[in-house]
Amino acid sequence: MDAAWRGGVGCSPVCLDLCVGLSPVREPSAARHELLDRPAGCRGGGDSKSMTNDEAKILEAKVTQMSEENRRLTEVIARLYGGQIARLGLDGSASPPRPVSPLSGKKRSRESMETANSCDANSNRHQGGDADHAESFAADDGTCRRIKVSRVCRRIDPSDTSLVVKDGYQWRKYGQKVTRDNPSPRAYFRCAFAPSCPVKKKVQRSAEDSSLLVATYEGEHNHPHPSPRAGELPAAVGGAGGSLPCSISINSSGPTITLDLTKNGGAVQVVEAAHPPPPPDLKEVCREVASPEFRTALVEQMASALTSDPKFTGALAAAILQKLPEF
DNA sequence: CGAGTTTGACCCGCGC
DNA sequence: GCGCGGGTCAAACTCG
Repeated sequence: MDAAWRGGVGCSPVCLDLCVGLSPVREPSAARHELLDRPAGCRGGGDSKSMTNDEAKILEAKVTQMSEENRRLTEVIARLYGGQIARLGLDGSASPPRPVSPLSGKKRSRESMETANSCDANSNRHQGGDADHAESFAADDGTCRRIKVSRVCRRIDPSDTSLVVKDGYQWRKYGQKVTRDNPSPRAYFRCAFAPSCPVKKKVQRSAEDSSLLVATYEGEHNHPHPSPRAGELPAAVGGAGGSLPCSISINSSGPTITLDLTKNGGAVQVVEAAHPPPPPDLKEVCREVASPEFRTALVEQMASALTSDPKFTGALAAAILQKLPEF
């Protein structure tokens, strides 16, 4: 996996969902999609208030800024969580015999049906930060054959035997199985909020760290989030407890990492996926605008935003603690 | 009594 | 062809 998703830094296959210290009112990635989806001459709505060249450059600079932010956050997360992700089996290259994607498994035909359902449902799924995220998956290749898979690592009390990851959705357990590579049982859940909702969830303790609960979400909800915090990716609802503010999503084209620091009002989301690269003109803009001075200022801004966030520092401390040898 | 959970049986794709 | 193993089903069970 590393090669696939870490390699996609820079301006190319990086999907930006980043808002560091910015107002969450306007969804940043939605703005990005406006930029990306419209021809340059049509930006600004196409009415009499059409965008001036300056405004266009400002927006392009913002795109570049977010691209840089995304790249750097990705590097940070790769450093912080790389080892942990690999241990959890997210690193496809590390464990080729057991592919992460369920599409590669034996239930392919069934999954593909669910994929179609989930794609139909994308439009009304999230009101918040991930709506564009999911939509971009569907739009990238123009088909509805992808199933979104995301993982959440949640730290729990080791004595807690319940395989419950609270994410605001209603789940109905339909099976439990002890798998070969992990003595802990794996629980299978379906979304019980809507009968037609195709989303499934698998929850299993980490083989290495019994205090780590790994929830794997497959598919996307075709109904609004039942909780007040609608719009959040269930995987990203780190919420209470010591869960890591990091979720990893994998669709058939590649993984996505979401760093959710929404508690402070500034949602920091790093979304990196092996998406097709942005249009060539955007890459050109990336090269031109991402000057060293700009990058330096950006690094400072990001460092400030991240280090001032208690959730980030807490997650960092947890990750460091995990790396420390036990005495 | 209905809804949710448990758990053994079954299905099915993959590797040998 | 056969065994393995993950995923699902469905009857039995539990609980409010």
